[in-house]
Amino acid sequence: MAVHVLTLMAWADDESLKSEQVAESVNTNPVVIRRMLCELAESKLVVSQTGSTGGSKLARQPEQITLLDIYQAVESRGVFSLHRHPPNRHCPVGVNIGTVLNQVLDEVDSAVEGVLANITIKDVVSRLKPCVSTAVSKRKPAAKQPVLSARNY
Amino acid sequence: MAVHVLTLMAWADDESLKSEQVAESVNTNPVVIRRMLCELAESKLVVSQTGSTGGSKLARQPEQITLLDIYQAVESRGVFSLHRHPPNRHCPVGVNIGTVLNQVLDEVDSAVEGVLANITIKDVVSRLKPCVSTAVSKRKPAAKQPVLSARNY
DNA sequence: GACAACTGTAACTATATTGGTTACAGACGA
DNA sequence: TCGTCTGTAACCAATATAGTTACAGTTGTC
Repeated sequence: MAVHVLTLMAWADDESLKSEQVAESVNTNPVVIRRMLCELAESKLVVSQTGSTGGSKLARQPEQITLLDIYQAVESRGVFSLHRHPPNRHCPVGVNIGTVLNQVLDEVDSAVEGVLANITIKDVVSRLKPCVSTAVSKRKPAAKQPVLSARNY
Repeated sequence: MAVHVLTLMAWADDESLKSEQVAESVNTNPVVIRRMLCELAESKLVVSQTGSTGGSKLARQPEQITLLDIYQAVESRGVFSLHRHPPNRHCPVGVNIGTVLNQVLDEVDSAVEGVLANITIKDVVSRLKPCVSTAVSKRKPAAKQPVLSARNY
């Protein structure tokens, strides 16, 4: 969802978007979007403005925002985690398996981060464009649509 | 938990373990263990036997079981997933973001699988041994403990 | 200055997933 | 045939995430 949101904002260039517009594209509630935007703003990926002409837009160029930035902004845990309750401390395996598994989890997390660090929002937009031109309109093949006006929905 | 279970069995060599013994090391309920063992048995990683002298043990040598085998046996999904409800089909971003994100998720999953495929249960046991010898006993530095007898608990 | 349209945020509800528990049928060795 | 296991169903509990309602605070506009 977070990648979707930032992709929308890149698509909208420097125009700022309201949480309700974003929510319509993501197909969820505006509050869910605003919650996420707060997290993204804390990580300096978007800037938001309150008030009647408020809204949010990217804080940096799309090529300067990686999926790793987004992942770290909205996810607090790695992809795997250990037993929810600690194993038996009186078993030689149980007492030490966590140490070994944490090494493995670190390796996994590094691999994931390596992939995400090499993909930017600009890349996502680039990969999106061919889909859009074939999927949406044969009438205006090269024209960017007014993506987010409320009339579209 | 699954890695813990198979590590225990590797530690126990060819001795077959009862679900209750395993549950004690993992610190959970024997039924949770049996459920997991059924999944592992379907993937031919363990063999179990019913009856009064029953129990489970590894179906292959520890060096022939990778963490990827285990992951695929017990996890049905990749590490990330898409929006729980599909985005707006009338938005050019919403309608196609899933396609692009699925490519990314495939890249991430491949990276994770690459890491897991290169670690075997034997590796885990090897990494465990130094911990055990320092952590458990200075009396019997090189001796493997009777890990799983009920008396240990 | 009053109003309308936003964001930020709290509090609550809904849903899904996972783990834990109880119970019991069936397998199997002694 | 009895005791001790596994396999499995059914249910409960805990957790995490998404969705909802409500409202205070901000800001441009008239």
